[in-house]
Amino acid sequence: MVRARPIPEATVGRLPLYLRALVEMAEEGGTTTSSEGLAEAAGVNSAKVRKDLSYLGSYGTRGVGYDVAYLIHQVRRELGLTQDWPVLIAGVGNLGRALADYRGFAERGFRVVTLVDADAGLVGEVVGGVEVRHVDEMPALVRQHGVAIGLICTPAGAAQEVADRMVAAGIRSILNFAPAVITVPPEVSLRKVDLSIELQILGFYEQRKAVLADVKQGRGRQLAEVAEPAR
Amino acid sequence: MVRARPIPEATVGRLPLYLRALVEMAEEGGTTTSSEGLAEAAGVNSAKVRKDLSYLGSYGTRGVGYDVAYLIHQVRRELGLTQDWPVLIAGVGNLGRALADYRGFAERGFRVVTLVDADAGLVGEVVGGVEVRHVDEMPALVRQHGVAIGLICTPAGAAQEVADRMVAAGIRSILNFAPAVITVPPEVSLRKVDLSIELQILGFYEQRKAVLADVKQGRGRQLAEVAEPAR
DNA sequence: CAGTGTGAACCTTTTCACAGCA
DNA sequence: TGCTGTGAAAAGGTTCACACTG
Repeated sequence: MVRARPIPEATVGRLPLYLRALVEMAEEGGTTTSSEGLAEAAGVNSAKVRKDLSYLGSYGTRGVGYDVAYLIHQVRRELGLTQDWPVLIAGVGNLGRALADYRGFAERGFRVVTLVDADAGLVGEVVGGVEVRHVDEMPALVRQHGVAIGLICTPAGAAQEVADRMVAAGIRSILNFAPAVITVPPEVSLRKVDLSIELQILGFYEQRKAVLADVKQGRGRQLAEVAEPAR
Repeated sequence: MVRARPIPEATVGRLPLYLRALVEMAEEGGTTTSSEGLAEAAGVNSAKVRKDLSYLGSYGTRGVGYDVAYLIHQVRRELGLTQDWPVLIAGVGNLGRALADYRGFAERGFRVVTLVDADAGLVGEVVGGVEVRHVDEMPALVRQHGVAIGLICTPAGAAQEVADRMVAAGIRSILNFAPAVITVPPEVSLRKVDLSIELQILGFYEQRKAVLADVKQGRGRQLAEVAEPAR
């Protein structure tokens, strides 16, 4: 029986950070690094780096550190970046266009091979070197290009339907940029990026700062008003 | 002494989801909801909803549920969305343009009031109804518009310098879209959105699926190769 | 002897399960 | 009676600190 090693989700989320930092090091001619050095370059702490990397295996050398090129290879392999991933983008609005053109995807092996939209007026237009096709053609396009990952860049109202069509067409990983909750069968991976959520979180802390500043100046507005009793 | 209630970060991150779900309910004429109903609409489970909302206060009615309009108000207030936040975008490339035009920001009170770029050739162009200005003018623009939040949409190489300029100009909350680690003083809030990281995480799980499928078919390639000893 | 790899302690978050209230 | 609000338990993630090794 094969034991699948349980790499924690949190670790998986940081591997791309390490990879980016390592690639930068390699480009600047670095050949080895310590957990300390990698931690700084990736914006985390060194204990986390060591623990995370230990889930992949024992790739460091005690007293020395990690070999940059070798570690790049291991992280790439773990993330599945030794192969190209054909990507489909549904929804050719502002965001879809920006993503179709985004260099960062191609650099990491994610090739945008198809764009689809429900608007027949957009069909035929070329964006980022790829021709826009009608969403009805999705099944054929997915088969033809071997699409593995679909990005949803449609308005919120269309997101669920597009997701359903993606699943029906055989796509098993979806990244949703539309501000809507969508559901997919359990065998399909789903992640989301909500641009305005991050902004709202910043707003929360920004407001908190303003309130705290007020309190310090003896004006205990908001917080006092809503403060809970001692528990 | 004013006791600042400690709302967990994880909860803060979900408040925008609840808010979006609640606003949708209100638009469809809903007046009350249960933790169960809100959970489904927000894509989480009901225990989480109840615990999260309990950090804000006791806004539900036992045996009944939550009043949608009232809860919207409370969540908005908590997130600081009862006021407008003037936003500056640095870097008018594909992504900067898409964000300058993004309806989802304006809908939630985040108004893009200024665009800046280092390329003098872009200065004067109007994007999303706002004129592009030169990055050197940032301090004056921040003062003039009362900018609270800055978005970095520059290439990775320029991100740290732009962040430094934002801080110097008085911006205290930064959302970084550039694929680079940047550092800011502790009093400045910093969050990041890395578009390609989510894709890489999907790649990881997609690969994992392929490997598991192979194993089931008796071809134990990758996993067996790298599996760790029993501990 | 510098720096990895890792148990153990600690902290945060999630989930459970039910008392308590409208 | 039905659903909230919340202690308590469980799970997950982070940090500490040091044994171990090249």
